[in-house]
Formats: sequence, structure tokens, C-alpha cells
Amino acid sequence: MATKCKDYNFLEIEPHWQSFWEKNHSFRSEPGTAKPKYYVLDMFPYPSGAGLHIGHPEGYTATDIVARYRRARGFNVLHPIGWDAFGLPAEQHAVKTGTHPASNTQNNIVNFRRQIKALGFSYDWDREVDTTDPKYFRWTQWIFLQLFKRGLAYVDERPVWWCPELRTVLANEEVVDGKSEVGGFPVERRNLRQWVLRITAYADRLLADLKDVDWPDSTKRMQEAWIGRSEGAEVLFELENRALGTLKIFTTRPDTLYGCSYMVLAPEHPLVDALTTPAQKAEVEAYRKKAAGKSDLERTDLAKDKSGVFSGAYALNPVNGARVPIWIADYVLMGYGTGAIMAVPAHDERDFEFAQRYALPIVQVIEAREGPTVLPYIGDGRVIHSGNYNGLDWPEAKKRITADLAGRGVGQPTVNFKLRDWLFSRQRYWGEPFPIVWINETDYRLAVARRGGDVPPSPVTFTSEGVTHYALPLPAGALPLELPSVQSYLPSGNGESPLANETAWLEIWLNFETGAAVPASQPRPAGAAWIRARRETNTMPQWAGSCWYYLRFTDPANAAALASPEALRYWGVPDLYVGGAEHAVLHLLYARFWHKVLFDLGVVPQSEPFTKLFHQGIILGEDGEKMSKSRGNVVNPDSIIASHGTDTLRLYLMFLGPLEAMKPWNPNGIEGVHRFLQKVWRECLDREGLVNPKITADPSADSAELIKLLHETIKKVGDDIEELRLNTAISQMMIFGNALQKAPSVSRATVLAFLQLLAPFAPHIAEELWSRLGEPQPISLAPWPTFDPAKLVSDSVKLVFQVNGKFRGDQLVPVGLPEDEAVKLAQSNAKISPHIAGKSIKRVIYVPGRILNIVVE
RNA sequence: GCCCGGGUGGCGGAAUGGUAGACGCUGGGGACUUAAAAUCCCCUGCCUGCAAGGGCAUGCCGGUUCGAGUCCGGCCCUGGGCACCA
Repeated sequence: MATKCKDYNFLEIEPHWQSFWEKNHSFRSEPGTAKPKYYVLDMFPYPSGAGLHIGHPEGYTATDIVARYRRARGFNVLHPIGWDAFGLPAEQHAVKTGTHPASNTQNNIVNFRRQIKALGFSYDWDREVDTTDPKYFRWTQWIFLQLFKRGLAYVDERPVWWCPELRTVLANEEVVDGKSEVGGFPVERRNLRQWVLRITAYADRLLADLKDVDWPDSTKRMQEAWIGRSEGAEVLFELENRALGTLKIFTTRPDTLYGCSYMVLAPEHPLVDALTTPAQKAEVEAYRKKAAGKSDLERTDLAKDKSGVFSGAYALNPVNGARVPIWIADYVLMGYGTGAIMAVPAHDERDFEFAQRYALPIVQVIEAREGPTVLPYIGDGRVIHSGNYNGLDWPEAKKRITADLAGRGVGQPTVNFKLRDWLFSRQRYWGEPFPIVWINETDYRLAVARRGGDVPPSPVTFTSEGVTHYALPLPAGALPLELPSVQSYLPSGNGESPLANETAWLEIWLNFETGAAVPASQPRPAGAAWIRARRETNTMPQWAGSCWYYLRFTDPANAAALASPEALRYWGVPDLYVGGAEHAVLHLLYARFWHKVLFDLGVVPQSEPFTKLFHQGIILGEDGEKMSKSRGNVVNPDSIIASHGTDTLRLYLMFLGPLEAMKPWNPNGIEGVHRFLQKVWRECLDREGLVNPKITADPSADSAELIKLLHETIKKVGDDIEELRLNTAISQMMIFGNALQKAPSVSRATVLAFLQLLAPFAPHIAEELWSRLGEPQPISLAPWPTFDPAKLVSDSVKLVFQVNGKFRGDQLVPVGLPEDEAVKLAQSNAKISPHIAGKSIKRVIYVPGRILNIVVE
């Protein structure tokens, strides 16, 4: 079974055991055993052309240690891996080379798989998934149809980032500092027809359910901030020109209503035209034009000074009838609240700044409880200058004023979210096609009447050149809708994807009952169900496939459902999910949203997908900078595997520091862990590769100290793995290794137990030595050793002596030594007595077994 | 600006309020060897002292405590996230 090498020849040992595990499907997960299940998941990678870099195996090694440990503890472990393989780089490569992105993607996957296998991870390779596989994205499309059917998907003209260079639309997160994240090209705003997912419908639940998950607090807070719930009121201001009706604003501080000295509308607000007086028309028009040309970025980050223009119109304050001027300013955004605010410069920094610039009145209505009130003041305090509400704490005033407004029908309590609906389409080729066709109203009514059931309550439509198009889903049975092969991967250039040029795929006769299609250039097939249709040319963003992959792993080959109800019930959701903090908001929020929709559909039995989340830190280059090709500081795991072996690499990655910390790669330290493994090898085998003669079958060969240390080590390594403190687990094993080396003799049982502890970290050498020591079954199937708490206690302990809190010496004392005897020991100890001699003892603090602190005058 | 982390030897880091620096790296000395490598042993925070020892040390200042890297308050530096959200 084992190799025959005399020395620790990792180049021979590691491939040997990797092929052993592969041949025996050692890590295949089978549902339906009596064992408890444990599902441990890595964020699956995008298989880039650059191959694996050292950051990937960091998290993967940690989860592999957990997976191997849990197997040893008797769990039925699900530990899968796959490929998040749609994405822009493959498409850009295709544009450049003219080869299909699928072939490039497959090449990259082959390379990633080879690299990952060389690291010896205990993945269940029978469960590999690939988001670009039609058998996979069939179900991505299916989930989209469920969202569509529930009215959670709609089409809207959206101003989106358009990058002329990439000839495509970018998501907000793909735009960094006004440039495309990929390539750094300039971008501009353009209005395009987009698919949007109504994630805001789930805002409340996405926020509330954060309390149920075991995630890093910082990540929870980031999601909370992103969702951005705020409670306030919508208030109606009557306009002085009654003909124009009322102006609805949102405020979180209705208690400051008496301090409102002007109003602001976003430049895009629909009332702007009607409100503006003739005298102000020209100025307002010019301002709106200028604002429209600005990106959000320019309106926010870059704008240091607020700007605005008076509309000439006035509104009436509902609490006191005061006449309030209405301004137009781009510091108010149309996309949040009602696009209109009441400005209270005394108690809002932005309003204050604006009021100062345009010399608008500032009316203080909150007073600090103590001391002077410096404006703008946003702290706690009492309401003043506010009629009947004077003297109330402002939160109380907020409640009362809101209630009073509601009673008069001019306001209501309102909750607003920062969260926006999710722009879900890309004008690209390399993504999941939408299983949607566009048809006319008559055909839509016909199809719905015949088919029913799978369309939203109100039809999704868009109107172009006076014609309204209706979105009809393909029948679920017609999925997957695959990508056609195309002549060119270049975007059409007019805002549509390359698919828009594939007329034979695009313009079709569709059988709405079966989903069958023939090109529209051919005669219409016979039968009432054939209608003229145009396919959707947008494709889905990369997030789509990664939103649900963790479910597919439970039943990856299922052709009848995204996974069987049995598999979803048995495996459930990951018990541990490990990945980078860079996904703290988007991926994790999107996946939670989809999961909740699937929960509402009854597809999954839990309402949250990731119960326990851990972020591994980033490994920086040797220079302390982020690893990147351009800096030339990228460390490739292949070269370390070749020079030191993967067991050394795995151990070193974990030994570098706390898993969650950001830490620089330091090649010097790798020798240390490599030496540790060689020491373990030498303690097990002699120079001829035979069992080290110091290892005997006799259990009494172990000293009492070694036995105690072994049990301490079993406890610490187990505890540390459960808490992902893998660096200190390795330290403890090194301490044991050093003790092993010093021991003149050792029992075989002790060595075997130690190898079991090492096995999750350095599985190849552990298998090899385990086998060489004569164990017939692989160590990967062996149970975790147990520690005996009785072995952890000894009859003497080291007691630390302090005088006035300063360390003055220590001594071994019997367990349970009474205080007075401890004091006597201190007094008779030559190192301690000089510090207390001739002084009066004021106080003695005694923590048995730990410390004796004598406080003297 | 707001919200989170983090500041400990030459380096990576370790420390339930109880000897700060485990473990590893680096450096120095020694053993083994014809020699080297490998391996093993000792030393390796700073200052002072021949030594025994003493003093100072966990970013800075203060506080709580018999005792603080750890708890509290205020700063400084640094990394990350968000950003006119009414």
C-alpha cells in the first residue's frame, strides 16, 4: 500500500496517496447513513487563465482540515468543489482569439482541477459542478422562471454604466473610480432596457434574519448598512399653487418639521417642470441639464460643494402653514425616498451647508439637554420652537407629530431602504440566456389562456417605437435554453449582446406549449400554438450561477429537479461556509435572496442558506502588497509543491497566522514546518525506511509526561480545529513532535494517535507512516483519538509567587495546597523572602494552582 | 466624514484579568563529521551589572484592579468597508 522510499520523498508519496484516494473514492459522500451529516463548503472559484494562486489553497486547506476531522469524528461529510465559470475574462479572451469561451473555460478548469488535486483536498469529485454546463444552468434558468412567475423579475429602462471600450454594460461593482474594473477604461451613463430582480421585496426579511446566522459581526453590519432600513414618515406639503396638488417628502425626523426652512427636489423629480415659475425656468433648465450629465459619482464623491437653484415656487408647512421655498438640488437623489425632502438646516449637516451657501434661514428646533447647542445639531435633546410639542424629547416628539399628521391625513409612518432592486442582465454572450421570448399582446393572451400558471400576476412588458412587447417564459420542460454558436463574440455595439446578431436563433416561430422553435425565416409550422417571437438577448450576470450552487452539490446529477427533496432535507445547507470577505455583501446577499424565494416556494426547508460563515484573510505578497501579476509578487502553489511538497504547503499556510488575518507570505518560514514533517518521519522510520526501533508494542514505553502531553495535544488540536485556530493546533503538534524526539522509547499506540492528529493537516505523510507502521486501513478512515481527562491532571502544579503584583519566583507545589502553607513556602523561598522580610503583610491573594500575590507595606 | 478590524522581539505570531514573547523563522555559540550538508544541544526583547541580580518593556496618555497585552475613557498610526440615503 505504502511507497518504499527510505527518506521522506514527498514527490513520490503525495501522488501515490492522491491516486489511492481517487481510485477508492475515499471521500464520496453518501446520504442515508445513520451518521450525522456535516456539510463544509468553500466559495467555489472562477477558473481564471492565470491558474491557482496561493490565496485559494488557504481557505481550501482550512475546510479540508475540518472535513477530514469531521469524518474522523464519525460524521458523514459533504465536501464538494465546482466552477463558477461564466464571466467576462473568458468572453474577452474569446473576443481576442475568436475561440468559443467554452473551450477556453474548459482548458482553465482542467488546469484548476489538476492544481487542486495536487493539493490533496478530500473533495468528493463525483459532485463537481460547472455553472456553464447546460445540465447545471438549466436549473439557474428554472429558478429565474420561478422569480418571474412570482412577479420578482421585471424589465425597466435603467441608467447603467456603459463602457465604450468593452462595448458592454457594467454593474456598479465593476466600476471603480469612474473606470471599468476590468481594463480601467472610461465609462459613461446610458439608459438601456434591463432585467431587474425585486430584491427589495425581501429587504425586511433579509435584515431581520441576520440575527439567526452565525456570521462575523462585521459582515452582518455591512449587510445591515447595505440594506439600510430607516424609519420615518412621508409628509404631504401642500403647494402654494393649489392647482399643482401636493408634494410628498420622506423624512426620518418629522420632529424637526417646525425647523423646515426650505424644500429640495431632485432635478429628475416629475414635479419640477410644473413647479418652476417662468422667471426661474431658464436657470432651472440649465441646472437640470448639468445634473443629468453628471454621474452618481460626480454627484456624490467628487462634489465637495452643494449646488442648487430656486424653483420660484413655495410649499406650505403642514404643521404651521409657513411658506417654504422649493429648491432644486442634486444632493437629493430621485432613487431614494420620494426624491424630495424638507430641509432642516439646523439639524442636518447637508441642509446646513446648503442653507449657508444660499443664505437660507436656519431655525433651531432641538436643544441639547446640557450646555450650548452648536448647529447643525443632531444629538439628543428637547424640542423647542415647536408649538405644542415643546419640551418633549425628540424621539417622543417624532412619534406624536407622525401620529398627528397621520390623523389629519397629511402623513404616515414609513420605512425606507437603501437597498435597490438588483440589475440582473448583462449585454454579453457568456452567461445564462434568459428563458424568455418577446411576443405581441394577442399571442400573449392566447399563450397564457392555454398554458396559464407560469406567468406573473401582471404581464412584464416593454414598449419600443410604439409597440408593446410581452414577456413569455419558455415552458420549464424546454429548459435548458442553450447559447447558440455565434460568428463574433463582440457585443453588437448598440447595447445588445452578440446574441442580437444571431437571427436564426433570435427571430423564431415558437410553439408556446412545448417551447420548440424554428427560425422565423422558415414557414410557420402548422398548429395553433406556433407564434412569432423574438428571444431575449440579454444574459444573466455571473452571480446567477453562484446564487444556488451549494444546493446543487447535494444532488448534482439530478435531471428532474435542482436537487431532490430528500437530498435537500438530508444535507440541508452548509454547516460551515468559508470564503473571502470581499463577498460580504453582494454574493451573500443575492444568495440569501434566492434562498428565501426557494424557501417560500417550498423547494428548500430552511430560510437561510449559510448558517455559519467564516472569512479567511488575504495572503499578501512578500512585499506586504496585494498579490498581483503587475507587481510580480504572485506565489504559485505548484512551485512550492515541487520543492517542499503539498503537506508542507498546507501546514505552512495554516501556520502563517490566524486564518482570518491578512498576512504577508514569507518564504523563510516554510523550512520550519518542513523540518517538522521530516522529524515526524524520522521518529517513525529509521534510515532504511523500517519502523524506528524506539517504537514498541509495549504501552508502558511512554513516560508519564509523554502520555500527559499526548492527551493535552489531542484535546488542544481537536478544540482548535473546531474553532479554526489552525496555527496553534500546529504549534501544539510541534511541541509534541519535539517531545517525541526526546523520548528514548515510545509506544506504537502513542505514535499512531499522534499521526491521526496530524492527518487532517498533512494527510499524505500521515497515510504513508500509518501504513508503514502496519495499519491495514487508511488513516483517512480511522476514528479520531479520544483524550482521557484524567490524564490531563497531575498531582503537582507550578505556583507563581508575586510580591505587590511583581513576579518574584515560582515553585512546584502539590495540588490543593492550602493558603497558609503557600505563604510559608514563599517566606522560606530564598528568591522571595528578601522582598517580604521586615515588611508587614497587608493582604494575600491566592488563586490555588496559579498564583500567590503577597501585598506588603 | 461615518462604520468596522489591527498596532506585542530582528520577522510570522502565542497568551480563560494571573511568569508577556508559546511555536516557528532569522542570528550567535557548541556537538557529531576528514569536511560539508543534515541532525542534536545552548543562547537570542531592551538597558544595567563581573556575577547574583535589578530596572524597563505589548502604539501614546490616563483610569479600574492585589495584579492589565487583555477591562474602561481619551488620543495617534494603520488596514478594510461605506459614502449627500433625507
